[in-house]
Formats: sequence, C-alpha cells, structure tokens
Amino acid sequence: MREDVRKRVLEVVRSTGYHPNIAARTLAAQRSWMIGLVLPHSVSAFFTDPYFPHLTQGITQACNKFNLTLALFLVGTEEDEEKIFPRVSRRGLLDGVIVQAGHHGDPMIGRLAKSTIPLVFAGRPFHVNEVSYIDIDNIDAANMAVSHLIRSGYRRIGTIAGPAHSTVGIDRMQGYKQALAERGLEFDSALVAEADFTEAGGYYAMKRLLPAKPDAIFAASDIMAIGAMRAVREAGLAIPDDIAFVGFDDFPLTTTPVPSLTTVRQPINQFGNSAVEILIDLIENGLKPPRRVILTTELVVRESCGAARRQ
Amino acid sequence: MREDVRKRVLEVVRSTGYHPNIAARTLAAQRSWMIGLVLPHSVSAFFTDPYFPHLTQGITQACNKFNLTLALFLVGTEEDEEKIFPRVSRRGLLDGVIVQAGHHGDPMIGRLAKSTIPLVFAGRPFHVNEVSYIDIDNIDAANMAVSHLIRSGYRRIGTIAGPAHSTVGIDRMQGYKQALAERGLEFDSALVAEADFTEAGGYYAMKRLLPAKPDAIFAASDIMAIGAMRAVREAGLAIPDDIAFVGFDDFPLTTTPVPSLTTVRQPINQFGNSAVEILIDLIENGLKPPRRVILTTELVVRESCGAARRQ
DNA sequence: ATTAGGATTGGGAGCGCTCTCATTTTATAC
DNA sequence: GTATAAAATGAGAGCGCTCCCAATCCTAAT
Repeated sequence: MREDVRKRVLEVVRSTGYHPNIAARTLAAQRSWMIGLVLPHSVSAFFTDPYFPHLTQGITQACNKFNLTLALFLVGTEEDEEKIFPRVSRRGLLDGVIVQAGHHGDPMIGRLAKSTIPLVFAGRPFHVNEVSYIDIDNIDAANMAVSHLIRSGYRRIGTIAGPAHSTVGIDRMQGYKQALAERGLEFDSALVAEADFTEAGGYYAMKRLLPAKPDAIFAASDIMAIGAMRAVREAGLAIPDDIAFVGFDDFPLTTTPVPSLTTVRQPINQFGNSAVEILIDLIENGLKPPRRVILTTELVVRESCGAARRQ
Repeated sequence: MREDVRKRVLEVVRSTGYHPNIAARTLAAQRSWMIGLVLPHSVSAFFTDPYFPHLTQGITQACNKFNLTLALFLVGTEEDEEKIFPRVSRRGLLDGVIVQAGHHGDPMIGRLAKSTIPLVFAGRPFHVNEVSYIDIDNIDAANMAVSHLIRSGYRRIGTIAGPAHSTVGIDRMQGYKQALAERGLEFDSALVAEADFTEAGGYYAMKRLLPAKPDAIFAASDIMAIGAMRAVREAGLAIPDDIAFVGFDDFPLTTTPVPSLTTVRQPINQFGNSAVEILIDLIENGLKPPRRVILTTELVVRESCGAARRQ
C-alpha cells in the first residue's frame, strides 16, 4: 500500500474512533491474545504471602509489554475450581495459562496438565514430566543463605521451613541440610519447625524452636522471618546478638522489619516476564520440548544476620 | 425437549469433552461474560497498600459467583495506559469495567468515563455526574474513629491523612475535622501530616508530628498507623500510654501489629461483591440512572487506643 | 374426529473479523 | 517495445456460535 494512503486511512480510523471487534478477531484468527493466571487454593494466601501480588504484578507488566490481556483466576473452594476449569481449558478464550505450582496432589493442576492448552508453571510442580516451568534454584539459594550464617560463626542454626507438601518447602529444606553437611555441622530435628509462609506461622514456629536455643535462624520466607522475630523479641532476646536471621524473598514489603533483614533475593519481576515469554514461545512454536528456565538469586546482607557486627 | 433426551445429550457432551467456543459465543451474543478491573497508577501501590490485593480478591470471588471472567489491568506508566485503554474500551472484549477511583485529574479515568462501556467506580471519583460507584461513608467513619478518641479522654489528637488528591484522603480528613468541631476541640494544623498510604509514609509523617506532642493519632490507613507506631517506638514513647492510635481498614494484614490496632473496619469483600452486582445491573438494565451504594463501617476497638486501660 | 393453541424443532442468516487465492497492477530486465 | 517477476488488491469462504422464524409436533377442548 502506498504510504500516503496508509496514513490517510489510519487518520480516518482514528478520527471515527473505530476499534476492531476483539471477539470477531479471536474467532477468525483462532487466537485471543489473552492469557490466564491461575493461582490454585490461594484465596487467603493472596494477601498473607506477598509472593502472590508480586507475581501477579510482574505478569501484568509483562502482558502489557507483549500486548496481551491477563485474566486472573483465584481458586479458593472446590466449587471455584469447577467453575474456573472449563473457562480456562475451553478453547477460544485463552491462548495459554500460567499456573502457580501448588501443593502435592492438587487436582486442578493435574487436570490442567492433562489438557492441551499451552501451560507454564510458576515454580517447579511435583510431576514435571513434559511440562514447562520457570523457577529459581531453591536448594542452592537456601544453601547460600545457611552457608553465610555458618561462615559468620553461628553453630546452632535452626530453620523455619515451608510446608513439606510444596516443592519450595522441600527444596529450601534440602538446601539447609546440604549447607550443614558441607560444613560439617550435625543436623538436629529439634532445630527445624515447619510453617505455612504466614507471619503467624513463623511466630508460632519460632516459639517451638526457642527451647532448642538456636543462635541463628534461616526462615524460608521474609514474612515468616518477621513473625519469628516478633516471637524472639517477646522472649526478651536481641536480634542479631542472641539470634541472627536470614530470610528469603526480598520483595518490597508493606512493613519495614527492624532490624533490616538479611535475605535471599528472588527476581520476582523477571519471574513474571520469563513466564510470559515462555508461554508465548509455547503458543507460537508448539508445546515440545518443554521449556525450563531457572533464574538466579543473590544474598542481600543487612543487619539481621549480624555480619556487620563481625566485620 | 424430553428429559431423557436432554440427559443423554448432556452425557455425550461431557464424555466427548465438548466445550463451546467462547469467542464464537461472544461474537454471536454480543456479550463476553468478562469484566475488567482497572487499577490506575497503582503498579507499586498494588503491594504497598493491602487495599488493592483485597479488592482484587473480593472482585474475583464475586466473579466466580456470577460466572464471569475477570481481566486485570494494572496501569503504571503512560505507555501502559495507551495500551490498556483500547483493550478496555474496545467493544467485544469486556461487558463492563470496574475502575478504582484514582487521584484528581487522572486522564485514564476521564477517558473511561467518556466511553459508553458500563462502568462502576470503586470509591467515589472526583467527577460524579452520571457515574455509578460504590463507596463507604469515609467522612462518617473517620468522625466515628476520632470521636472515640475524644470520648476516651484524648485532647491533642493528630491525624496522618491520606493524599489530598484523592477523595478518600479528603473525606477522612473532613471527618476528623468534623469530630473535633462537634466536640469543641480546636483544629491545629501542626497536628496534621499528609502521607501516601504506605508504611514508610506513615513513619515519616509521624516524625513530623512528634514535635507537636499529640496524645493520640488517627491514621487514615492501618499501614500508615503501623509506620507511625514504628516512629513512636523509636522515639522511646509507649503505645497507647504516651500516644494512642486508631487506624482505618481492618484488612487481614501480612504482619501483626503490636499492640493490636483499634481501627475502622471496611467491608472489603462486600465491596467487591457489590461492585460486580452493580456492574451486572448496569450491563443488563442500562446505564441510567447511575447506581450508588454506600456500605457501612464499624469501629473495632483493640489495644492501641487505650480504651481497655480506661475501663 | 377436528382444530386451535402452545411447545418443539430445524434451518439459515448474521455476528465482524482473518486468510487464502485469484486477479490486477506495478516494477524490472532484456 | 515485450516478457517476466513481484507486489498490491479484491472477493469470498469460514471461524462457531446465537437468534429468529417458519414448519412441525403434541396437547386438550369442542
């Protein structure tokens, strides 16, 4: 088409306020330029764990960048699941779906994995055969955090672990054990307490840990670390002098912990971006082979681990 | 149709895994059963202020209930706005839109209000002619909170107000003034500090307020109250003995404030539900007259206001 | 048995795009 | 000037539903 004609047409289009009808385009092109984000069994976790809003935000930004529309599905109850599943798997609505890897045996995830829709998991799911996902190396990251505590001179290092029905919980726990083993420290189950990634969970886990007299704690999330620090403070102990802390996540938090938290930084924005990129690749170039991306983490040293004091 | 035939058909439908194509249905029926949630200029506020995740969650739940799909739009930059606006206003994608009332003069809101798409605001917007919205009575709620402080015997009551470019900020401020006037207390601008609904904002606002020696603070949000409490604690003062606190929101928080916060409870789940209900009404029964719903709030008395002490 | 009335069924147009393919126009080389 | 390739254009089928209307069937009253 000639340039001047193109320009004139575009001008008319703009001035008449014409917008192509998305539904017609979707039907004809067999593509909706819309993707879904499914957060299984996360209705309450959506605000108790800052991970979810951050993930959502990262994905939203990536969608803007790639001119996609994001449909959000928070599944709370079984009933929700029944309503959401057909909408997600039905052809014609979504080009692909990003699913938060849930706990072991989540039925929604099994059903989704069986469908033929392009699918990428945020976090490694339990059954990884033939699925695409994006994740960080949780084992390595936890190892890094605990190793830092050991190098700083702590010897009775406890951990507030994530739930054992999640891959995150399991992997970070394994990293903790690995670090102890590598540096010749004994593993002591009295120094381990499991919690659910909430502040209250961290608080009660710490109370259970206190009798074992740890001198440092690796918490599998910042929010749990904050809860644990509250328990420590209530017990009349000082941070980091009596008990040092390292957390996990380093998301911008709504509240500022005192003292500032040493933690493992997860690149949450990259997470969303990569998830969307993989999904687009899956949509355009086919589902096989499964794509997998592991993002890198870094240790952010602040006050709570007492490293400053020791320099 | 005969009952047995209907049943057999349904059975076959289920067993073959047939799902009607949404795009075709949308095109033919001129209805998508999909609504949008637009959060203007909120990319960072999406996690610094728990209001947004809670609102999102409430709306998601309501969408499930009414068999709608939710498309989420977080507009951060101007560029985002250019990309999002056509998608939102374009016919054929969304049946209607819920928009968070933004700050004064937000261009996105003006454009949206001019379009013919069914629209309901979460929170009263600045220009209310002919628009539907859902809100709480912020003036009354703030008045209730401050009155409670006055009744409890406090006389130098300060406030950490929301931004003056938002209706929430303005209204809660007005409620504060109203309560003072009604009970014969002098308004003192040295006891007023404006912040941005973040914890850090509350912290710095409190620092500015401290020289004026308030004996109680009404914070326009819980998160700002938490930040302010941190500043008070740092100054070596006790809560509520030296300075009492009342907050606003009462959302389940990621972190637990100590002491527990007396606050005004906003029915955030009802908020989402009502917004969706209004939107459906608008879609099915026409845009006029504008629908308006004001939800009720209640004061939740806990430790931070010192009421327990005085009983 | 007949027929008016209502319920059921089937056919076909239309929703507003995209995409293919045949046709026409333009550009390039000899 | 013609022959050939490349680009631009136009027409029309088709995406998979909904919705309307005409045709058929069933029901019950006369």
